[in-house]
Amino acid sequence: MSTIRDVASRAGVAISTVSAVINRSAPTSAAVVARVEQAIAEIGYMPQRAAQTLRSGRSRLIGLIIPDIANPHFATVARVVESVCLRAGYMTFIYNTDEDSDHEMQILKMMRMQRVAGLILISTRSDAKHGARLMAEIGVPTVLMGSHVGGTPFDIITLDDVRAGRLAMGRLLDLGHRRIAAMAGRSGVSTNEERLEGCRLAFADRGLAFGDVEIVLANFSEERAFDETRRLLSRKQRPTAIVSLSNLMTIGVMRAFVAERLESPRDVSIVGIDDFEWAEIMNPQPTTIAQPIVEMTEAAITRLLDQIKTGHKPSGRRLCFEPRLVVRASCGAPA
Amino acid sequence: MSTIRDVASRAGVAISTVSAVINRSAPTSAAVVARVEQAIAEIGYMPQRAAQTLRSGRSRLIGLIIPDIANPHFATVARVVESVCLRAGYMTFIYNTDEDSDHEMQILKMMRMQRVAGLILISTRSDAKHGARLMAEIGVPTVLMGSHVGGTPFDIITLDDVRAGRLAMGRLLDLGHRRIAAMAGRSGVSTNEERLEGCRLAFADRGLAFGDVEIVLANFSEERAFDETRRLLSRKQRPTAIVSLSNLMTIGVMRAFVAERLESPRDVSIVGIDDFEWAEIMNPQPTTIAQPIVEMTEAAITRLLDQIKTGHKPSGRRLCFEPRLVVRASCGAPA
DNA sequence: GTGAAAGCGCTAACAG
DNA sequence: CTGTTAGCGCTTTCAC
Repeated sequence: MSTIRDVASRAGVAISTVSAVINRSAPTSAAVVARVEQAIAEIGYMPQRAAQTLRSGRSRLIGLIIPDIANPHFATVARVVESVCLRAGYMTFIYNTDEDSDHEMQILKMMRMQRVAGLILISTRSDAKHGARLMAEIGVPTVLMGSHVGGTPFDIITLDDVRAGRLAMGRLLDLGHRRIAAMAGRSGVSTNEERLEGCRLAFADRGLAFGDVEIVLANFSEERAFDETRRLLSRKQRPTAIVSLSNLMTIGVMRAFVAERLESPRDVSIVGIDDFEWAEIMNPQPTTIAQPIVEMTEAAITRLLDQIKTGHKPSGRRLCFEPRLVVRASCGAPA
Repeated sequence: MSTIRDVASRAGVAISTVSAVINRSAPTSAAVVARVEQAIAEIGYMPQRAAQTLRSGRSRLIGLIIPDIANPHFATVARVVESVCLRAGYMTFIYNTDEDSDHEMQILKMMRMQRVAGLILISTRSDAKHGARLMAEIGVPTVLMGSHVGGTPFDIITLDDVRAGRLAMGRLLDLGHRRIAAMAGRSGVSTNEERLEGCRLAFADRGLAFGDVEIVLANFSEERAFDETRRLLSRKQRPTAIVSLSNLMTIGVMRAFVAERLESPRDVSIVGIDDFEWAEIMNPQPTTIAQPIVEMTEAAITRLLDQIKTGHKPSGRRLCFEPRLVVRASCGAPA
């Protein structure tokens, strides 16, 4: 593996000049740049990241912390982050919290060891205590996605989650459903709380009481949503509709329909927050609340790279994106 | 950020002793280990990876190169690789080739800059010319998954792809189909060639001629499979069944059924290689050939870590896993 | 633009 | 086990 010295001697220039050419960190004449670049190409030289990082204290590494890469929603996020980062000369570490905040902290620790230049974090909790732990562990520019975290100064990119819940529940109410169950995620995380709040507001909007809605916590997990839905559906007075607050849970709910041999929307309706790329070939084709994932992710990574480059403090502002109701086949009037 | 010197002075030991404790690279008494570990905890010390890497020449980094993380199949691979690596003290870079071999080479270059300790590579081509390019770019232990590459000495973990094709096509033939189309990936990659060969053998097994099968290349892409299927189905003499050689293409085919208002299996049957976790809620529930992804990935990462640790040369052997036919609703007798 | 030199934090080798 | 030392490859500074 060749070093910067090899390039310098081959190009007949000083080692510091090679560094200047590579990093555009000092003015260099076109002729010198050409000579150096040719030498680099001939030798096949590649700067050693570890040495650059050690010496400069800056790492060209971005950390992306998401709940689960096997969730298509976050896979999209990952694709966007990686490709934008790559164009900016950063590589990306992608790690999964599995919705576990201890795990989240461990990942943060690893990110610190790597001296990542910045983080995009979809956090597991929104409370200030968690925020304090985060602040103790994170020492680099960070953008929060999906949920906010109390006591942190970071920029936040989310859906308008209240509106998402309102749209979802509103759809069911407008179809005439009143005995509705909500498959919720986990308390203490804003994504969940705000979507639930939206559900409540949908009732209020129509002058209805929210009291009858059964809220089930499934930790955003498909498996738990499956189990909980089976439980709900095996009751004598089963709900006529279910609103699911995120995509994996929607799948769990739909699998429970199959297991219970219930047809949707005939026997039970379902509306889910988060859309599916493959909705066309799902059974039933689900009515969903879609979010502009790509735009949201681009906003997050743009802000992050900007903060890294300029060294500016985060604005601490929250940028909310608009959810959109996608009507498909899974919701009908109650039987 | 504290350094190893801070730990040493706090624990009242030599800097080299701290290093020995961290890396278990020299015998240390239990008492000293305890003192050092306490000091580490008190200060919140974390070794700086860049310095370790630079000095030792070894990086505790693994590269995983896959076609597309948004493909659930590879998302599973990524999850397994990351979690096994983490337990072994390695972090993972995950990058996507998008089935483009130039892109594959660029990623390899980045991996070299990072001095990754090893690679798991799902390559885009199997020819020896590509193998030569790979050998020029890769200087670290590597395990190939999914496809083999000529002219490389690496261990290989794959499905028994011939058998997978044989099972898939055999299923259709046994149901009586004769006018069958094969949605194939890309020529020049063993995954594709061997699965196709399996399709041929399924005919031969039954004393039938393969001639009538139309093979369509869709580059493993959902979008292209969708377009090609629409084209196939709009003919006067349309196929009665389609075999899809990988999962995203199966989805593309199924979406084309919806677009063409065709019902499966009534109007056309489909069998796909690669199973779906959410097959229950797909329409139709697809008959597939499943592969033991988790076991295959564990085998790959185990081999890789072993080669990294021992420094042994790869055996160059190919480990084939057994495919399994999963019968669901999407295949019936021809109309 | 050059050339020399310091030093980032760590590992590894060695003499005590 | 300690303490010292060299040096991984690079960036950065400084005098020229």
